[in-house]
Amino acid sequence: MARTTLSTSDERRTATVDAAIAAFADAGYHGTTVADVAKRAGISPAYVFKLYSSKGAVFVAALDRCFDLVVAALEHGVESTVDHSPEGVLDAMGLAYAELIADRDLLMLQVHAQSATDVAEIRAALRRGYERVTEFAGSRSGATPEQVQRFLSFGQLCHLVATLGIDESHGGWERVVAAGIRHPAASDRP
Amino acid sequence: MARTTLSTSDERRTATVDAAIAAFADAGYHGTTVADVAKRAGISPAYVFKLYSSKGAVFVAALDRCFDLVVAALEHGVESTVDHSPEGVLDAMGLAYAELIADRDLLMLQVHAQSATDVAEIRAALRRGYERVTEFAGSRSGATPEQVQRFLSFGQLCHLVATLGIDESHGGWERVVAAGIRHPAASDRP
DNA sequence: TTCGTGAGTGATTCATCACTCACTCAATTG
DNA sequence: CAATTGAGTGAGTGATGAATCACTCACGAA
Repeated sequence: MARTTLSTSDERRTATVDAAIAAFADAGYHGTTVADVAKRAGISPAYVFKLYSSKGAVFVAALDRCFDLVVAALEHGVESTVDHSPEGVLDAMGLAYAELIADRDLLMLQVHAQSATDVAEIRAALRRGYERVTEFAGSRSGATPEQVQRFLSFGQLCHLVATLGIDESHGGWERVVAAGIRHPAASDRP
Repeated sequence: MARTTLSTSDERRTATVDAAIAAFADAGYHGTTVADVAKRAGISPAYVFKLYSSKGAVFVAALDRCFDLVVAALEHGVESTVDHSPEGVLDAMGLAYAELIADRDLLMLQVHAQSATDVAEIRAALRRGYERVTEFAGSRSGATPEQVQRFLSFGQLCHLVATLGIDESHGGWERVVAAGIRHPAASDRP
């Protein structure tokens, strides 16, 4: 069990996924090299290909993990709900999601995934992810389809606000777009 | 090569922008080469760089034109409004926008622009575009900031629906996400 | 007819990137 | 100890892509 230098491949794999989330969040799928990912993970590019079959597979692993975290956050939101009406549960989920994406990486990864749907495996992973979120939000809140749709819609608005780099502190049109949305970059822990 | 009749550089420029919209809509900024754009425009890659200073400048020109068309569509929506209440005007704008993005290219270009905000000039162009849309929707409808925000939010949901490639005709979770949104791919033009 | 200018390109440069392979070294097992 | 396995990498390779440049050709004016 001596792990001074060597590590297990599973440990490296999760480290690689963490690195991939950060790297792909920065520059998207086509704008990121596996050398970027490898550097952040502290391993060589060659070893990334030992752990994953292709660059696309790395991205998919990162995206899957991203949606794992999203669903977990929603779950956490449900558990902390006091008002158990559908609206109350959706609000709690929204709050939990807002907290999760405070670090911006998980949010940008979703944005970039939407822009990489020309890669079939990524499109499939993205659909899986939104399927999970939609099913979870619907079944655990008991809300109507319209309410769930509005919930998702507001999430998408958050993504726009983050990519534009605006928040409530702006005036004029930016305030209209970003009203009620705390900018992810502003780091104040709740 | 095929020596066609000479044309003015302005004509080539608009042809290049049209080609750029289609090309970038397919594979995004980093996933598209200027050779792709040139091929669609029927000119050589070298000439694209005579017309525009860089690949980024081509994308920005395409994005600017995209928002020109969006604002023009909203304007057209306003003009065809019968119910002149804020809600009525916003609804008319939404319908006009839905018609505009029926061809999917203008929609995907916006999605890909959101994913290319690491390029400063593209981020600036995107902000300019959403500024125009937000100001226009707000001032011409007289709606509250909240109503305008919801209008934008629904637009973003349309983008998600298009990238996921789903529409109302699906069942289950897809129907929840896409309710009320006609899929852009379904091409039924009169 | 000659000149000047603008349209348009082929060939090239220089960098980057996804992916491969032969290899080393550390640890476990018998 | 010898043998085997698994972690990990350096050094490539072939392909591609952004950008440049020297050039040709069309055409209108003098």
